[in-house]
Amino acid sequence: MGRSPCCCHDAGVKKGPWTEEEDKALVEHIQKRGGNVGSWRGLPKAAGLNRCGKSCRLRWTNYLRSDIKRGNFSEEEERLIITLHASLGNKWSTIATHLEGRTDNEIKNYWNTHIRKKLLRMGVDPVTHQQLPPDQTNHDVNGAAAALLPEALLWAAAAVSLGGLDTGALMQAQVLQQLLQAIGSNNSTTGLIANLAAANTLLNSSSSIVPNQMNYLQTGYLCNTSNFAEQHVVQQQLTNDTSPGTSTFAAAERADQLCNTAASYNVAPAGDWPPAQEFGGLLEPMMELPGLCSLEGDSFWKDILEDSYCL
DNA sequence: AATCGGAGCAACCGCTCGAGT
DNA sequence: GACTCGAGCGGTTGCTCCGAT
Repeated sequence: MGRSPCCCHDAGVKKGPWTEEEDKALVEHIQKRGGNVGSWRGLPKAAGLNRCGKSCRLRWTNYLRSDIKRGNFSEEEERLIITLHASLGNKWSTIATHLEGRTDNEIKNYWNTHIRKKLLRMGVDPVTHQQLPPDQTNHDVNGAAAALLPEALLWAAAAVSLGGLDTGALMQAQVLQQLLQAIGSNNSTTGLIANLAAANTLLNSSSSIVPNQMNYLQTGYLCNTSNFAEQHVVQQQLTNDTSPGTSTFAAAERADQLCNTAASYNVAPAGDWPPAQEFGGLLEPMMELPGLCSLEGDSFWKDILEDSYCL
């Protein structure tokens, strides 16, 4: 013989928002038992509540428990959720076990109302964490993002330059050129994506010789990596490879800021971008970096940058 | 001041899985 | 082994709040 049916379908069982009295009765009952709930099914009767056991469990686990953290999600928590979601999918309860004081329901709501939209704005599929195809990407024109990207690239280039040009310089230049062509291109979005894809291919084929700083272009720039969740890992790698106070770090950090800001905007098709700032004007603040010689003195870099910029 | 629409969130619904009979 | 139920989980709904018009 099986068990008796659940109370959830009983007529007269109260539904809807909980009152203060009900909350109090539930908390007092559970505290009286030393936090040991026992059977949720039998709880409502024992606690004097006209509620379904299921409803009581939900109210307790999602709202009344003392260890629940309140308030906004921190950046760190948001990052963790994205990373975990990339590997676990919609396993909200499993994700919740990695965030102290957060419930699965809260994380699920936060994902659906904040993170999901944010990823879509950035052209990232929130389900697969892959870059969305061009025709599904949000193409709202946003001049601010366009204005930031060239400068971000130059700062990133400065970081690369300061990190050393001994090996893979040619490869770096090619990648950079692809990226700058992507930005400067007056073609359709398809052209932009094609250029970025070419840059990606170069990066992927040259991981052994291109310095970590070069990954930077890939990680922050337009969120063009195949997996969004991996980006912060590489960014941290970059941060670990440099120290605060060094010129490389300063350049990389500036590029980071700009890329992050740009990535938070909707990226417009290249044809809609406003005229770019003068190359010289962008280059000027980088000349202040101690130890930077390549961008200024090395015509190799300067030529590439200028040529690409004029495309 | 009133109305409308969107965002955020608490709560419900329905399904799955494991355990009891 | 078959059946039934409880607990837990993810998806969805509907209420409330708030800003825009």
